[in-house]
Amino acid sequence: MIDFSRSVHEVAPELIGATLLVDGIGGRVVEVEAYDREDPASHGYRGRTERNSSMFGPPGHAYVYRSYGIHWCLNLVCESEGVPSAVLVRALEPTRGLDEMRTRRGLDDLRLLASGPGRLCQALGITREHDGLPLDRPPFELLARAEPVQVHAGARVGITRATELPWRYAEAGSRFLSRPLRPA
DNA sequence: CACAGGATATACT
DNA sequence: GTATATCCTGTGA
Repeated sequence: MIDFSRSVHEVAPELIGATLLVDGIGGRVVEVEAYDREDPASHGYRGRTERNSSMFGPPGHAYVYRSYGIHWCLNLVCESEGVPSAVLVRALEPTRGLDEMRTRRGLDDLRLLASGPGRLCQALGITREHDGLPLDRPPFELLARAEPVQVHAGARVGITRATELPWRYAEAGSRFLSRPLRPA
């Protein structure tokens, strides 16, 4: 099991290659982004609100929020020395429950099943129901990677502030990334 | 490539 | 109260 009681900057690169399942459906994590407490692009930057309250809860839990009024996005909560932070899970390489994911997404193309935070949540059936749930108990299942992977860092996607921070981590050469990795 | 879709939060008047 | 921005995706040019 991955220890979330550490700095998000230690945890985030470690998640690349880990296996994330919800009700047995999911795959290998190939892309994440780190958001820490001092980060203007983080929901936690301006303090606790109703929406982001699970970000301020215990580490090792999920923080699910609604993005652009339409999509769900899944974050994994970290905490080190009382400072909350989170890892946004941006893309999976589907390995388990492919047919279920295809049905939920309404398409066949493996590359489009979970290559993006909103797509990933739709494929895994993640909604507000999962906000605040622990990651080490059903329906969640999170397995640390068994084999080494090459992790690259780059600029984060879809933000306007603090874009120079290289806090996006991705598996080198994966074809399941939501977008190509760009240097910060 | 442009842009609609439309919840939630914050910053203004 | 109104305005603006957002950790995005599908569709149609």
